[in-house]
Amino acid sequence: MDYFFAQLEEQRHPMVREKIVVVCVYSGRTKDSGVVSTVNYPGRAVGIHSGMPIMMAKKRAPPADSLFLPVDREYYAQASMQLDRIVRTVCDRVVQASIDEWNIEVTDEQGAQKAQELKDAILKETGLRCTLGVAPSLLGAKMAAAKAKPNGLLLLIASDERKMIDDSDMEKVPGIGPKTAMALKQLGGEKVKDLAKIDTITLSETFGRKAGAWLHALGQGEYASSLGEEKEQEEVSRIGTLKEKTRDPYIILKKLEELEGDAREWLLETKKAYKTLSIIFITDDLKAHTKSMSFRNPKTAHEEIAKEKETLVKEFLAENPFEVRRIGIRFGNFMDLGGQTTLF
DNA sequence: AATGATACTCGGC
DNA sequence: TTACGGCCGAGTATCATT
Repeated sequence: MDYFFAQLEEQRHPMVREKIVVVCVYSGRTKDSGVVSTVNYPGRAVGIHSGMPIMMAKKRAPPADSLFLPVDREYYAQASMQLDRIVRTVCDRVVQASIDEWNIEVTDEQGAQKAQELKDAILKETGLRCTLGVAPSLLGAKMAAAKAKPNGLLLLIASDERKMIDDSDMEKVPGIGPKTAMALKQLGGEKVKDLAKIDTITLSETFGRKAGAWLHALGQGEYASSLGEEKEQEEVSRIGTLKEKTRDPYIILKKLEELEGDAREWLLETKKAYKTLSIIFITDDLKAHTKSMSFRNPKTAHEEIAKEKETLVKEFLAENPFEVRRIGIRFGNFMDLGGQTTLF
């Protein structure tokens, strides 16, 4: 979907079509502290982008022509579910990749027609615009879509797919972010085609076995063709920002309580028991730290974990000198409870 | 030595 | 001048068990 959250907000506030719409994650620390989640194209034109501090975005947006709105995840999730139904009505082999992305497998002959059909169905039924990429590989399709944005449709045959990928900057490759791109640059890997000049051993040593092998294959023009299977969620976490930085375990545990309640609801709804509890600390220098513990027997959403939380928080504070800015809780290592109530 | 579990970091989006 | 969220999975080092 094109600038999904902001597009949905444009739809809810029809007067703002040509205005800058900035969907923000307000942290509550101070009035405008937080970051930009999504911005529409007029906003991008003035240099606003995801992850930018809200204050910085406000400096770039003329107040009369812009609308700053808080994220409404529930609403976006509802829209996502509606889109998922449409996608699955039109196509058979579908894997939802995120709240606003779907990976779809079609036969060679179907590609062009299905893509247009889907784009039309989505516009007709939801009024939303999206971009589709169609290519022999999933990687090629994703990059084609990125290129054709917004409101586009790009079809590539194998030779054009190869050319596009080879000539792409490393950072344009899905899965390669600024950190990896920077490290590759050091090795002379600015574009995908440069990867062929980097020794596969060097790639593995620098990026690890798996990523190294993947990068090597990428340089050889080998792109995974299969879509894979839809995977179950493996963890759930809730993280929030403290009003002020602190080292007071009471304040930290208090905030954790609220976050835990929310994460617990998810466990309840999905009927999951978990074996691993983690506490996430983001310190004043914006670095993340975790402390976790696992239980021999899985715990349900109902079970008390006050003692365990306290232990982890106090351990962290004892081991680290930093002040805590944000705090989070994470449940993982799930065991499915299904319809089961008791064992006997 | 092999295998599996755990704790934690990285970093993409 | 600075400003700064909330997720998730991948990967890996290390520990425990056999």
